[in-house]
Amino acid sequence: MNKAEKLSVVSYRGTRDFYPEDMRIRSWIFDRMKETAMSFGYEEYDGPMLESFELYAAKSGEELVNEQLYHFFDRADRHVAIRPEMTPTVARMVAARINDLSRPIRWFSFPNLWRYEKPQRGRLREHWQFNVDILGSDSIGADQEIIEIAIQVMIRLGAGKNDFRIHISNRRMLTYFLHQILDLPEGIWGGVCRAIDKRSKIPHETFEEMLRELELTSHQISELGRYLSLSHQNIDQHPVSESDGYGELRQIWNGLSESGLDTFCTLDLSIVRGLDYYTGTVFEMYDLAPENRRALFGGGRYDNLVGLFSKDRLSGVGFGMGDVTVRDFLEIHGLIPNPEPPIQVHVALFNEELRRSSGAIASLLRSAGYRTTLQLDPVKLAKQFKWADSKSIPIVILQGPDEKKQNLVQVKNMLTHSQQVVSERDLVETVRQSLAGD
RNA sequence: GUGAGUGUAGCUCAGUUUGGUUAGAGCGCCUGACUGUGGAUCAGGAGGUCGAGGGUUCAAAUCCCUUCACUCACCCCA
Repeated sequence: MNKAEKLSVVSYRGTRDFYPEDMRIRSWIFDRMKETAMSFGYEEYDGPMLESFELYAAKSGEELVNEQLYHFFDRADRHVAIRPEMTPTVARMVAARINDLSRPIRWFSFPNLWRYEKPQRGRLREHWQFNVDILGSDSIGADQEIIEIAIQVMIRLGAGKNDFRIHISNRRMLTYFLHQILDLPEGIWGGVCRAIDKRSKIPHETFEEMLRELELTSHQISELGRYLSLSHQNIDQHPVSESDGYGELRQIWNGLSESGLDTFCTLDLSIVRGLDYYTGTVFEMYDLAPENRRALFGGGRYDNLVGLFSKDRLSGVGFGMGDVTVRDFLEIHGLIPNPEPPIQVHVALFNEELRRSSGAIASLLRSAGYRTTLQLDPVKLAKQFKWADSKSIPIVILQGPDEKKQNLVQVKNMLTHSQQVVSERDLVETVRQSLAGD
């Protein structure tokens, strides 16, 4: 194989290599998420990365299936898809045990998901998504709990109330408004929703133009504008406050106020979410940093999640948080912590004769709970210390022939440059103190 | 899928407008000064078919075409 034929070292388009320095950030983020979900009593699950093509063809959006789904035929000619989202898998898993699972079902997962997209900021072909769902409860308390978890995750990641905001609305209320108040035919609701969804990104004239094309009167357009700008202070006076959807929204808002979480939230009636299956509460989290004004994640309540597989009806509410957008968020806000050094102690090796003794020291430190490496080759000490320094190892242990004769060891603190000679017996305690900064 | 920008050493980049001898800098890496000790200093060194392919030319990192990748904005979402 000549030089031109060597394989490329570049990872597949839209995917990432997680080198150790990336992996520990990812693990740090996932650990915070997991802690939060578990603190609310949620249980972790996972499913296969491959599902039957039909699972997505049935209910995921047309665009997703036709243009973004990775799919192929296996050796037995089964039509297989790589999961682009987790919801159908949860639905399938729940449906398979629908009579066996006590409700509500509180589950979370960290699936990697694939979509054939053109990669850009915040959007790749493979990403990991923190999925949290509560299934089998029609209680509005479930909606509130899910939003609370989303907020608590952000707090646990170090975000404050000036860093992000959760925009909340309700699909049922919007439907009531379009149907009962504006008296619009059902056929154009979808079009109106799309216009609403785009409103913040397009000029006001374009927004009105879209609505006129849907044959809304100028009165209806101005009423819609008024509706969209309602806040939790003045919504009570609006006729939409008589709807069931409003009742749900008000209940959630009150609940969030009681737990002091309303400072992280805002009522935003322009939130509709792109997905069709949402029926009640919908919400999106926005970054407040001016350079990153975008929705980081969203969720909501969907009815009849398991209807595809079962006669039973089961509703749920949940959200998905992408690791790409979350990491962007953390970087912008300076919230990624300096990681703990992966190695705490390095045991130097003076020469071959001392290998057994130095190895024993390393074993001793490991059983005391310290992440310890042992020098493999007795190269000159300058190199050994230099390596330890390049790995940010705070402590280096050295036992040369002189120390060995008296059962002593050198303990060097690389951060303070101080070094002390202690007996082998006192080694573990000395390391403990040195790491604690005493 | 549409549009724009960028590809030169491991990293950050200069050089491209006005083609011209062996393609540069800083940082990093390796070796030594320093044969029982890392961040400093000094002296050396390795590392590049200038993203790839083709064309124009006596001559291409530089001009032209194609292609790939990355970045950003649309679309859509996470």
